[in-house]
Amino acid sequence: MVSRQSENPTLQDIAAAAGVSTATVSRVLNQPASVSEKLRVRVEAEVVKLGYVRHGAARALASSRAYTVGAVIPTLESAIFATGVNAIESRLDAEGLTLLLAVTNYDRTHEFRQVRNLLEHGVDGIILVGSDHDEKVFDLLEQQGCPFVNTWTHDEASRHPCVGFDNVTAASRITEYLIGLGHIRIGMIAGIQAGNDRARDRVAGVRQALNRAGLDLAPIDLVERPYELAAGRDGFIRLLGRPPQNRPTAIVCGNDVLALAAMIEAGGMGVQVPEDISITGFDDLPFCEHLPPGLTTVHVPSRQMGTFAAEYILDRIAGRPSAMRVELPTQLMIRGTAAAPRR
Amino acid sequence: MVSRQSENPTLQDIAAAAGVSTATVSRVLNQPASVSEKLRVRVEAEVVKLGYVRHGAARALASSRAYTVGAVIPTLESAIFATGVNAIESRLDAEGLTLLLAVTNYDRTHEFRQVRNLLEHGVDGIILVGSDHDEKVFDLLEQQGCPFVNTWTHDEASRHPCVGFDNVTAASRITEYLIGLGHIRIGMIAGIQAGNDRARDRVAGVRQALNRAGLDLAPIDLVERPYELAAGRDGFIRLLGRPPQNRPTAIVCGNDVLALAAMIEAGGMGVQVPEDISITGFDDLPFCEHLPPGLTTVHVPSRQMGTFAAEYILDRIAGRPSAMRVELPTQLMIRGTAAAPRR
DNA sequence: TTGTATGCGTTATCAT
DNA sequence: ATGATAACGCATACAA
Repeated sequence: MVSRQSENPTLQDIAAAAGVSTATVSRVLNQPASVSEKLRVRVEAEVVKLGYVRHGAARALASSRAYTVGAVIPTLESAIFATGVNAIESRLDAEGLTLLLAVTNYDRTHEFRQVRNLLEHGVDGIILVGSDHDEKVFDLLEQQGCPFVNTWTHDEASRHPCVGFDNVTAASRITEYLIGLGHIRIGMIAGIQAGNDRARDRVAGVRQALNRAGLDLAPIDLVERPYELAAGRDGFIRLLGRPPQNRPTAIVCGNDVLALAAMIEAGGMGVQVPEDISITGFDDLPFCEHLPPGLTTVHVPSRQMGTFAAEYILDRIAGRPSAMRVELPTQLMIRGTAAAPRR
Repeated sequence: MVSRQSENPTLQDIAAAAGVSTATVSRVLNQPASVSEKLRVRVEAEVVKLGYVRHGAARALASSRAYTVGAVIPTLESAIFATGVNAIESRLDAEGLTLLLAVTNYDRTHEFRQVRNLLEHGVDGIILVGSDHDEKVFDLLEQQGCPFVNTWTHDEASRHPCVGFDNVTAASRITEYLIGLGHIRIGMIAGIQAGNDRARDRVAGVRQALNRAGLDLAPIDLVERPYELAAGRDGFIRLLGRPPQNRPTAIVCGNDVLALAAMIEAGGMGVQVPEDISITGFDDLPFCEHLPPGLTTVHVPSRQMGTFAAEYILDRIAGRPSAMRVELPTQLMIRGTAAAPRR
């Protein structure tokens, strides 16, 4: 196919039209302050007149900066990631950078290909989700000298930069809250743990809190389901479809979608929330505070995470000092779906 | 800042290491069939050995193809757009193209800047949402000869390509369904119409259906709210917080989020759905079928729209023939939130 | 402050 | 089938 931009004006055309050198035009575009008022005005006029549009590839080639940042996320179908990406895009956009988006569908192999692809596009930085990546991903990133940051996680032990929160601790806290309410048998509908460190950490957090209280997470009280309503409902049935004396009195869900599914299914089963069963979520999606009786959950600062991750990359690009790890606070949102067990 | 890729191997390095010309290496990478088995193997070995990563900017400059497509959407916070974008990304990814994402926040001026920015990045095509764009956007796109397509809309009258559905008709159909149920006073909680042709079309569709039945959409029965739960609840209060004999018996909502808000607020007000008030949504988000009594809504083929829009661009890029307009079917999803008025 | 000239890493044309 | 080489459009080091 014929070049899209071939007939369009180039720096040279502008230079010729304005009677200056290409260097001057370039300066007007990139460092206007370094050009005399007079020439600048003249050049800018030609830019508008001829409808000049920068040629990013040429610019990138000459400056070895693409003015783009890549984000590699599991999926956009999850509202919480969509929010995070939205925040990333906003922050980058404010700085004149553009976001390249790649989705992995929770597939590590695919993730490697995506990262490589973004690198080929010359992105100035890459934002990842989670810390559980193929070692080849990190190798490639480091070999290429491309700034990157893990998000949605905060791992002191990791040697890689991250901006996020501690999923283990957050899950522990909500579990402790339930324990404090008097629950001694707590079940969990977790997300799929394979290839998802956040899901694993949340299970670990629940388990640890339970163990610290001298309780445990019985295998029979733990089910693992995709983050979808139908799957969550099924998980709930699995945990609650047993004689009352053999049921947990509280269910910690791996995220709000699973929790909503549990609430819905409880309604269908005629099980009262929170009287018969306490339910908690994770993420604090918008519906949590609105859906009666209010979903008790953990607020995850997805927007802030996106903003900070973008800023980390921006700092690295600019050569500014940047914190290697930033931990953002989560917050336990106490609402109506969790209460003391009926006894 | 120092070039990221500067120390990394280039085509030349591979060529030297393999004892061939850069042309051959380029061929191995792009048209492997045109190179002899022997050389190809040797080159491929060096590519792996040296950890070669393509330099996209150079490639784009030389070939005037960036292997990227841009999408400009109002926001990712809306689940329905997130789904569409996810589909676009999948389809592009399958073809080896990468998605550049730009968000407008429903701001037309910002949209122009975003399109321009994507063009500067040399995208091979652009996917827009809706048909209501600044004329300058189309001018620019056409001047640049960049393939583009409107989505989420199907407008026979428009001279621009589109893949989507007719919002007017869809909104009419759900309204007619309510009329058929016996409702004669129908209200609406619409999205913000300014700068949003989909929102406007839905209002128009409701109004037209009503008029055709000899009814009308009284100004007092129409409220306009952002697509958010809190706003939707407020809108519902506005419509229902009146003496019973002065209320609509059915509320058409501009999307599912507003409808969910209405359902929630109805519950809070002690108004029964659908006995006291019928409620309908638009989009068919996943929760619609799960949340009792099931939200009657219009199914919007967001995934398919994303896929088709991507394919339209792919066809244009490849110089293949492509349908100028494609209309996708919507479907009325009849569930429990709408019923005959109590009378 | 402005201009000149080189090089960025590919692709693609033209020979061979 | 393979190689040599000229663009591609811009940024920037250096010169003026």
